[in-house]
This record gives sequence, C-alpha cells and structure tokens, in this order.
Amino acid sequence: MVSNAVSHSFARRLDAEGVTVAEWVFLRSLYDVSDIAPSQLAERMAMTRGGVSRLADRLVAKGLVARQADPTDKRAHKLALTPDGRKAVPKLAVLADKNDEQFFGALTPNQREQLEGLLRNIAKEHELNSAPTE
Amino acid sequence: MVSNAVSHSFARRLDAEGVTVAEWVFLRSLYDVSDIAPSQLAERMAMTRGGVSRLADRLVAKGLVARQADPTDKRAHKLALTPDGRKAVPKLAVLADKNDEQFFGALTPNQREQLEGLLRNIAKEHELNSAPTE
DNA sequence: CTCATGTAGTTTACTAGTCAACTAGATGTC
DNA sequence: GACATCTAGTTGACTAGTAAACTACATGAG
Repeated sequence: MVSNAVSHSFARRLDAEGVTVAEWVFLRSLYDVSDIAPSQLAERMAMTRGGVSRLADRLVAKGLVARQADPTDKRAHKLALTPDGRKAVPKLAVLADKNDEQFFGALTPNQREQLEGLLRNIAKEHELNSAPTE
Repeated sequence: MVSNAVSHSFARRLDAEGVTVAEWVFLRSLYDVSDIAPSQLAERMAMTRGGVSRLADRLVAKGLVARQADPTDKRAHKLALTPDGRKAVPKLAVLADKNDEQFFGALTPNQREQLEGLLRNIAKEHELNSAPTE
C-alpha cells in the first residue's frame, strides 16, 4: 500500500515533466552506466527485452537516449544518454528526492535507518537487485 | 523493490490457480463486505470504475462473483461472491500467507512489528486506506 | 410536473507492459 | 568451412489498466 502510494505520487510528479516512472528508471540507469546493452538493462529493470525495446523507442523519439550499433557484434546495440538526456536526470532526481521527503520525511533519521535496514535484510535474503519499475 | 518482489511472487502463486492479484483483492474484499457497489469497491481498490467493471466481468465469467440489480435504484448494482467464490477465498488466503512467510519469515517477530509499525505510520500520515492492487 | 444537473455503471480509444515468434548475426562441432 | 544451435533485438497478438465519453436513471429547484 505504502509502496504503491509512493510510486503513484512519484508518477504524478514525473508526469508533469512528460516522463513515466519506467522512463525515469531507464534514464537513471544509463546515467550511472552508459553504453549498456538493452538486454542487460532489461535484467536490471526486471522487464522483458521486448519491453525495454519499446521503452527505448520512446526515449529515442523524445531525444533523450541514443542507440549505437556495436561494431564488434552486429546483433548488439549500446544505449547511451544524449546530452539532453544527461541534463534531464538531475532535474528528475530532484523530484525523486521531494517525493521521498514527502513520504519518509516525518520519520526520524533513526526510523528511516530501521526501515531501510529491514527492507535491505529481505532484499539481501532474496537476492533482489533490480530497480523498481512500477 | 521488496514490494514488487513480494507482489510478483504472489502473482505467480495465484497464477497457478488461474487468478490475478487484482482478482484476489476483489474477492477478498467481497468476502468481508458482500453486496457492495462497484463504485465503492473501485475506491477501496484504488482503481477506476471502468477497471472494476471489467474486472467484475471476468470474475462473473469465472463464476466467482454475481451481479445483482438494486431494486431501489435501477442504475446501481450490488456485487457478491457466489458459493464458488466464497469457497475460493480461504484457499487463496493460504497462498497469501505462504507468500508472506517466504518474504517476512526470516524477520524476528519483533522486526516484523517494527516494519509494520513504520509502514503504518506512513500510511496513517497520508491517509492511505486502499488495498494494494499491483 | 419538468427540466437541469448529478450519479452508477459501461464502453471506446489508448497506453504500457508481457509472451512467443521471428530476423539476423555469432559460435562451436564435426 | 558448413551447419546446428545460441544470442540480441524487434515485432505481433494479447492483457489489464486508464481517461473520458456515453447511457440510463435519480433528484432537487422552479
């Protein structure tokens, strides 16, 4: 319930900038690790390759992401942020921070650590490593 | 991330019984409060009335839910579980419990209370009262 | 009473994902 | 070096939701 509320609230904020949550996760991932293969990104985002293919289409259409052919393997592509895409990330990150603050701001620093710790426990135990998409 | 993992895992379990998570929430809600109006259910499930209308279609087709016309207001309907639907709920509840156990079983009872307490804090503060759908 | 407005539920058009089939290119075995 | 098999990415058919238009009925003001 809380997770859905946080996510929906964030989606509304992003929507005002014309971006979806999935697009944000995509952009944020490329910000850290540029020149990544779509299939690797699919794994990180816990989506299918098909889904990532379409998501990439939309972001290319928006001019935020570029596809480059891999010269050593003609099947493969690399995804990277365009300058516009790179500029957008910090701006959207502000929205993410505001959203977190809205929901977790009322907890004391101690409580936040507790919450994060407990969730990290569970994540570790189940070897969860994908970013949230929803 | 944890929420998505819990939800996806539950979805896989339900899928084996031919039920979706949204259908489970729908059935579970009717189990407690039968003869509810679709629009009320929509609010509880944080879905649109259109979505609930379709969801109800599917459950009626599966024979788990019945629509009854309200005699006092010819626009209105009441939704209720069929005997089959009522029988299904406890069976599916077992899956929910197993799923919770899978993810939260490794926490000590104390930790579980902590986690629930923290999340309740946040929920209360934002007046969240809808059931999760995703 | 009548008519404007409101409300309940459905439906249409659309979005964003999945799964599985498909295309094209790589690779390892004989 | 040819061919079966694997891999990367795309695409077609489908699913489950949304937003907004629509239908049918209810209700309150004049």
